Amino acid sequence: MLMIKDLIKGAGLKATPQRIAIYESMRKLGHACADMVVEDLREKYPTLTVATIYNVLESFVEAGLLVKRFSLNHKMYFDVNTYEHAHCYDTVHNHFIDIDDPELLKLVTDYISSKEIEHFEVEGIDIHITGKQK
Amino acid sequence: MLMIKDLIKGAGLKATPQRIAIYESMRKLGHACADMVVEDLREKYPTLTVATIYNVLESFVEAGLLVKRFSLNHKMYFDVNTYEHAHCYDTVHNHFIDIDDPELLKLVTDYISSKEIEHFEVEGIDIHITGKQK
DNA sequence: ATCGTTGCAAATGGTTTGCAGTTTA
DNA sequence: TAAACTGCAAACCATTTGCAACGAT
Repeated sequence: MLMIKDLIKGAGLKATPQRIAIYESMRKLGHACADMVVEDLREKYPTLTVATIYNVLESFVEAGLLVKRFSLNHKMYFDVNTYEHAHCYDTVHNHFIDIDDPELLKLVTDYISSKEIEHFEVEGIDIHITGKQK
Repeated sequence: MLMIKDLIKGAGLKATPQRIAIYESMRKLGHACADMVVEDLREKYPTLTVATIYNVLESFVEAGLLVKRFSLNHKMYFDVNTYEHAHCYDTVHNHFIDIDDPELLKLVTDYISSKEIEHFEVEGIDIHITGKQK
């Protein structure tokens, strides 16, 4: 059984109750921005402010526990799934959906590496499908 | 010979000197955010402010003359190339490079449409390769 | 002449920072 | 106990808005 406390400590961070709660919240939400986490934890931690949430989320990103994603509504989203994967982005609800399709990723990665883009060192490939959920 | 004035009028907008200058600037810059345009036009139009630049760029987007792109440095970028194409994004200089490769686009589009993502109506596919220019 | 546009300043909203007090390891 | 963390308020910065003066058609 996975202990979130140990996950956080293993990343070199102190496992405060707030951090544990924020990580649990992210697990539940999947993709979320700071205010969604504040909202989600308001009852349990009424003193938690956006400032702290941002600090914690950022430290999680640095520790490799989360990944940042840019959304079209001017907010920074965080993703609990840190492995490379594609996304659908619902432009109506500003909501991400994971596409766990290694084949798609491989298709693009292979194509890119076969082409060898001039004067550019590839670090990551981001496939972002915009549309509407129905 | 293409007249920028006519391009703007053709889009249903008044061809003011500022708009012509802003569009010319975008042509030169390729991908730019508001403050880059202000900077580029400071000498010729010292009274041009970011507010106007934003208004003009936004009206160009609505008119289909430009397209928005989200960058990793919290700024909105605008792209003069309105057709669908992939991008490299230099994470060091926050700079976009076009990848004009219809084959890559087709590869992904075909794959996506063959898979038929559940409960999702695809509107656009955005391929964003992050890395460093060398 | 009319309606859209510019310019300026002030407002907005997401994100960051400074710092005092608190907690984890 | 030391170093890291939280909470609060204030700062920051990209973007937007309101409105009076102005200019393109």
